[in-house]
Amino acid sequence: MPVMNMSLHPDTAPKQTAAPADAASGGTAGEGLSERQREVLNAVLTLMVAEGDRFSVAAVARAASCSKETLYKWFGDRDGLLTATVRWQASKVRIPDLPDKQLTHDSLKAALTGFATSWLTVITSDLSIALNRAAVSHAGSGKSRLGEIVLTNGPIAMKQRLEPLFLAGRAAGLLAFDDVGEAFRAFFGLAVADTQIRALLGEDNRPGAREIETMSARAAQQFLGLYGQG
Amino acid sequence: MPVMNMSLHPDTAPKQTAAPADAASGGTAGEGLSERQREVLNAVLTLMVAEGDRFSVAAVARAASCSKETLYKWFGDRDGLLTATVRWQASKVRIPDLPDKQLTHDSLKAALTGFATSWLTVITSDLSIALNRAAVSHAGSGKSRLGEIVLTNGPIAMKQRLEPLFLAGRAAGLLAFDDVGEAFRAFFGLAVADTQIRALLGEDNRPGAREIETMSARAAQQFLGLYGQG
DNA sequence: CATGTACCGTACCGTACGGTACCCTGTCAA
DNA sequence: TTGACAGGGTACCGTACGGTACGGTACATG
Repeated sequence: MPVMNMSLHPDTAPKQTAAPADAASGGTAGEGLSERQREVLNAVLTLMVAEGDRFSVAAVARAASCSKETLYKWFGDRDGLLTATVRWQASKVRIPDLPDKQLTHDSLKAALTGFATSWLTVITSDLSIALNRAAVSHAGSGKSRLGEIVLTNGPIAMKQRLEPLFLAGRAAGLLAFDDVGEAFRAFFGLAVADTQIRALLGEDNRPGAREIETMSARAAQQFLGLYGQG
Repeated sequence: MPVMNMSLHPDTAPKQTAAPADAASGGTAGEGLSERQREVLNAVLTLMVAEGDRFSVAAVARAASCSKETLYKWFGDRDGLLTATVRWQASKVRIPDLPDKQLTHDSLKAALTGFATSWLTVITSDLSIALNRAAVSHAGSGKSRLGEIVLTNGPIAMKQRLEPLFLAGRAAGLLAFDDVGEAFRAFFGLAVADTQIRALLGEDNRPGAREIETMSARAAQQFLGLYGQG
């Protein structure tokens, strides 16, 4: 029978060689993972990039040089392994902090550009694409919370990070909007546009760093054109 | 050994009760499909909505009241069946034609709003989500052209349909842009924003017809704010 | 009526894979 | 030295499923 709890098994706390790193990530993520376990999850990530979520547990064991039995002991079942991997990777994604000092038009624009660049860089990476594909695949099947996890650490996290910036911009008289969610949607759309869905559908010519920079600057510019003040 | 040709087997041309319907769809789609075959593909669509692409060929045979042997005879293998289904559904999607008469600001805005509404309605439907999920899932694995098909009939088709409208708008002095692709990206982003990726990741509260109307009108308004002239 | 064809239903085969059991080695503590 | 234990390696089991074979039926055509 499958285990009851999701995420990581609480009753198996191995070596604990490294201290629990990132704590404030937005979700319970890589807290109780030993070094060895992180190696395993790294192997899973590599496999996912290489062949999506169509890897066998045996392949993971082979790639990570550990036994299947250990994998099942640590992660419960295949889905737990997948979930732990996605959680862990999601906890590693970092979005640039916004400057705490008083906003100016230029610093706001720079912050928006930086956000967009960071975001576009992430979502066009092989790793993110592989994870999003897996999450999308599993989102249909009730079981498995992959979609929820990626959603939380993806668009929702971006929204939560951006809203303070928008509110600060409005407070500083630089932006004008009624609904902050509407403003977020506009910025998200201008920045991402069809980039992500095309990448997910397998289009090969993804934007490079140079194009991402251009697209981000344009998105920030256009957003300010729509919601800018003065 | 598996059959050589993709798509539909050319050597099996059954009943052919109905005349080959839609011809100018943008891709070779539902030409040589008999009524019975369309019934089968309908069953596949229903199954895909219900359980993604995790259906067995036996389940298709059961749902369509036909034999597995016939399925393999018609479609070669499971992937051929899936591909034929996606092609067929894609060929059914219709995007509203744009008015041929002289554009005005209002008719342009209405056309843009109509486009956005049509598009948002499609991509938030259960069927489209199921198909996009399947295409995204298979896009990673080299094999299977599902991603390509959905891409062609999705964003790319939308782009090809919109560009004439944009060019007409520019010719009429209503729009100003240098790169029509850039203008498309902006409109796509403003219209779709995070709606599709959230739906694909399993978020349940998708926009209804009312919200779609609102979002579409706003997208058109904002697009005109960015690229409008006069 | 005889023959061929298209198709349904189902039994069957091979394989891949999730999950479990068992054995063995290295480590560490008493 | 000895025993407990974590964990690697591997054989094994059950099942699900892709794909094939075959028998039976309806129908069309000579």
